Amino acid sequence: MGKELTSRSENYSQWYNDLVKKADLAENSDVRGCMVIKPYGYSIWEKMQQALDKMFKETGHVNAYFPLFVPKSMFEAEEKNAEGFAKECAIVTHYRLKTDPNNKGKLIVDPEAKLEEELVVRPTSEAIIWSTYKKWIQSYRDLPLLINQWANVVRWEMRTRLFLRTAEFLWQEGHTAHATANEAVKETEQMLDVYAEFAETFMAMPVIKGKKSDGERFPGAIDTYCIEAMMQDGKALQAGTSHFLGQNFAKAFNVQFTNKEGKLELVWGTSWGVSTRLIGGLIMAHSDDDGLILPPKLAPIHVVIVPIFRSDEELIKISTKVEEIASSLRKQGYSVKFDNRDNLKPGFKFAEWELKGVPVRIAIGPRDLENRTIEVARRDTKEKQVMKMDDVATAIPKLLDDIQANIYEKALKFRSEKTTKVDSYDEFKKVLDEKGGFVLAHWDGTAETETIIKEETKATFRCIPLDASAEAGTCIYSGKPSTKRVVFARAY
RNA sequence: CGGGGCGUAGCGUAGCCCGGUAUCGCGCCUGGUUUGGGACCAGGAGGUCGUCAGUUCGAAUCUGGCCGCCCCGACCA
Repeated sequence: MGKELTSRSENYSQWYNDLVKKADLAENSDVRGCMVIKPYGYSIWEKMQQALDKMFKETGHVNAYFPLFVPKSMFEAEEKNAEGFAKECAIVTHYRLKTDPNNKGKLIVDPEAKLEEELVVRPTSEAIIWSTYKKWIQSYRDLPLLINQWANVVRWEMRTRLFLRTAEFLWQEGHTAHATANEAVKETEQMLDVYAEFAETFMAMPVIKGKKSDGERFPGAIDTYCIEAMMQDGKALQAGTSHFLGQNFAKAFNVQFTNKEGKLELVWGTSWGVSTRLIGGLIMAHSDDDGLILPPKLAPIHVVIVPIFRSDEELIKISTKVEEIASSLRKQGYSVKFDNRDNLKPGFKFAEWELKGVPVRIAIGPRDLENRTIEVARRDTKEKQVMKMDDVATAIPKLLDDIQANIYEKALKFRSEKTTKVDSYDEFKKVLDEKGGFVLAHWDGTAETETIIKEETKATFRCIPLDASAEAGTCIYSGKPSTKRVVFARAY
């Protein structure tokens, strides 16, 4: 029947898909390529939003909102960007329907209502935002302009996968303008750090900060930085990007400012974003065959309390106690769910909340009332312990911190075990096929080599790690000299 | 857009080869017994078999068109 998940080792993709659906996170919509994020899944996104938004504000950013539609001429102004996204754009060509004269009750697109200029549904908002910035920026005193937008974007993907790739997705995109290149570069790096910190401290997901190759760079950027995470099947997931745009968009949209010396200069730009894809990453980084494992810092429910009772009187007695416990935890800012449904057995509830990844479960029965104890189970290790009721208020917060730290450590350990240094192409292929994970190798830095390696091994260049130490070597493919090891992996 | 597969109740399916008005499980509703790791019994509701056409006395089943979905490629955060 429906509750058993496919095992991870059997078929990772199917396990992932099953899990997303059975844990009530999201489902495929009837609309082509689109996804419905269900309340439980969306509440994880809200948690992420809250944490990220706070970090953005702390680094001086403010939120704004720009239109969904981008006139085609505006879209094509920055050539590389337009070209890069051209193949996956949805376009509005008409603004009206009318009843079909030949087919009662049906509607057709009114040919009379053709737009003079087509509107592109934003795949990203650089174009519309920079055309607006032009109006906002005159003087160096208007800079830096540090704006973030929470929005949806549309990229017409051929093949979709819940959270990881859908035709429409939710994200945040930061767009900043600066007076100097140096300041913009600093901003790009700062936001990459923000993402890395978010991934590690909130998602408990270790990431490698790095720089993309020419081939994988954001269209229109000078440099693209990224954070790369490893999923439990050893594949890489690009979890966030931060771009140094140079003056490309300033040129395209003619965004200039008067500097202190009274001279006109083009501004320098950055953009950076993370999306609901992070939810996919969160799932694939931690969860097991019993379901989701959520880090306490992002779990919509921290503690679920399951009463064990035989009669209504028993339930009432237990409920009184539960309310005490729940309120003492809620006072400390934790979200507590009392699962007092009377049509389900405790065992069923245990399994269900495990599937949904609630970090801590408390069970209270008549036995506990007598002894003034509770049974506490942690989701990550599935360990159970009986503790004194009086200790709950102090023990649970500690336990949650423990879980947060533990799943990070576990993911970190997994990543280091699955990261391999290789020095020859044969070894490279062997590791990819037999072990998977990240492969650290010397690469000559050329697009040709990158493409051939991708074609032959399906592994893509992920990034040049920012903390890579200088090390003389030779490219595993071409034998040409190289100064650093870079990361290759099969990826999502 | 190429290659493969599928479309039957809210979900998962059997039936299709060999035509006779649809099977089973889960879920749902009612009543009862249960409840410390995915309960059980009894009764009940729920289906234009993706869609349109054709063949036929008769189509879930055969034929053709269309629509949609999934998997593998190409594309991608």
